[in-house]
Amino acid sequence: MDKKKDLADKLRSSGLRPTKQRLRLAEYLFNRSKTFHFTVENLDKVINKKGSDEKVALATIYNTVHAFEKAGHLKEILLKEGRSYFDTNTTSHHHFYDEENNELIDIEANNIELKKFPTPPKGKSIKNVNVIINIDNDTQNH
Amino acid sequence: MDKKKDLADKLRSSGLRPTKQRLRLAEYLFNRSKTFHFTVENLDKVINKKGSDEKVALATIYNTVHAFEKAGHLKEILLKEGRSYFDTNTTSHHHFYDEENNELIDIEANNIELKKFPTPPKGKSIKNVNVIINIDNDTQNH
DNA sequence: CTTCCACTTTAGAATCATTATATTAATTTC
DNA sequence: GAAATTAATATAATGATTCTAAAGTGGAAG
Repeated sequence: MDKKKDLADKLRSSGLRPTKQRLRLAEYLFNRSKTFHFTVENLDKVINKKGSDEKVALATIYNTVHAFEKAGHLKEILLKEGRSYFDTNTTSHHHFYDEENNELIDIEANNIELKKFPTPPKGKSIKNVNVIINIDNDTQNH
Repeated sequence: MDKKKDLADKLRSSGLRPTKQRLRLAEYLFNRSKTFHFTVENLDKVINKKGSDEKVALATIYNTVHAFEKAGHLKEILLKEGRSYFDTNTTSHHHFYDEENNELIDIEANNIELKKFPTPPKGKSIKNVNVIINIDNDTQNH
């Protein structure tokens, strides 16, 4: 659990002014032990739930999430069309995606190993590898 | 190269009436030896380029592409937010994605091998695996 | 070959997530 | 603390996609 001060430093060292809104979002996103997967809509709901002290504008949530991503504090996941998903786990890793429950489960990078790795085209090199394993309920007919 | 008749049969056996528009799109998409990667916008441009015999409505292109996808004749690829990509290669396979040139290159499924395959959660089984290898220009500084 | 009806196409409106804009407010710098 | 810079906000604009309602078409049945 980072203190407010630590979060502020984290932001400052990323070239981001530690504003009230950014601290609020940073606290929510980064002060947790487990990975958090979310959309901007999700985040907006929890941050601006009824009875919240002060609202954070939706545009600010978008700006902040993108700023955090650019700074390397969040990772974007391509899951389905029309909506961006983000992940507080910024280490190189992969995902199970359970479409049934719309749930993501992290897979540590070292739990997947690519063998017979194909050679990238000439003049190109691999930047990163992205694995999504779609999972389904077991079929009942056996 | 399928004949018109063969394409019509292909559509009929997928429960799709072989209309003029569907045949036109099917001919464009399926009568080719190499994989074709595209967005609806791309397809609209080539189908409705100036001087085309008859225009196909954008909504029809959307409808048709989705119908083809549902029938298993196209595959959707999640590449970047806000736009759907489709692939005429419906076999299980993966991709290099060259962000520089916005280009996709197929990788045959048997050229990638996942070792130390993680176990899916209880009650769930693997539906399909999706690998995207993002590539970049080689760095010039060496 | 004609009729009929479910399915399809179409143009345009509507929607949804996201981004831009213009103004106000808050931070940092001097 | 005042000036200069950056950020937050509400709202409008955007862009891809989907919806809608009306007109058209395919093909089965006669």
